[in-house]
Amino acid sequence: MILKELDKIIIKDEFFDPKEICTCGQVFRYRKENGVWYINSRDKQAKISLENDTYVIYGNSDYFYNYFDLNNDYSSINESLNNKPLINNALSSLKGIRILKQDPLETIISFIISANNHIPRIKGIIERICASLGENIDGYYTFPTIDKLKSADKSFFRAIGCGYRDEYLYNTISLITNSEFDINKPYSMDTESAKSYLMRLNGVGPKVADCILLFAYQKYDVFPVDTWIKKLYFRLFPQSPLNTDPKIMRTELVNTYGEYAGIAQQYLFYSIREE
DNA sequence: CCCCAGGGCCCGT
DNA sequence: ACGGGCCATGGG
Repeated sequence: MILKELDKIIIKDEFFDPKEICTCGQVFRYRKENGVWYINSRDKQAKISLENDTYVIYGNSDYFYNYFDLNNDYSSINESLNNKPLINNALSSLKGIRILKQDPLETIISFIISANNHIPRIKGIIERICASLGENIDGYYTFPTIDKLKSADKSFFRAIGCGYRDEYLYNTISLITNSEFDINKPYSMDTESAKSYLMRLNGVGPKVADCILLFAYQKYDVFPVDTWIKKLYFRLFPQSPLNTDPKIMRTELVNTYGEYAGIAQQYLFYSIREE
């Protein structure tokens, strides 16, 4: 049961769990406080509390109905993945994962920062970007607009702890603000074209591009391969322990898990990190 | 102290 | 096209 009202959404559905949605690695601006989940996107915040066995999402209900992809039928996606290898346990214990429809700019910036980095540190860096360049609304900071990001120079990103990614962010923001890159274009492109298009951005390689395609542009036929997924790969294909090429892994994993490979990847990423 | 993290860039072959 | 070295940072 999913009920959209004026200023809240009421959900009693096994395919929705704020903890799994927040902590499966797709998003970094969230926190849990006194049993309530807060998740931020752009300039908005959703507050999710459990009331009498029912989740209630407070916030802009039009925005968050779309953001949480509540129109999508995850029971049928779950079912279509059920006959795939190594995923059954994850599918039964992690039903509540959904792929968020995140803002492209925020996703691009966040996943450039994610490269070769730890999740807690990624969260901290993004928080500091918002605290410095975002706006304070009712006790939380918004994600900065592209104009605000443009006003920051390279040394700003270095100073808040981005490390060597300072240049990537600066160059990427320049490309977007110079209109050399249309941030809405990947929506209407096929997955492969959108991927090469995204990789024109400094700091966006194959893995980061896959994350952006999946988390911002609803391209589900991808499979972000990071250090965790490599462990999974060697369980799936123990006969080829010598293959360490991420490109080949990616292709085989997409072929194995099919049109919803990216969603399968999230179930698997979550479960393998829990071990 | 070393190792590692949701990797990508740059430079040689 | 490919492989290897390098890159800041902080937590374990």
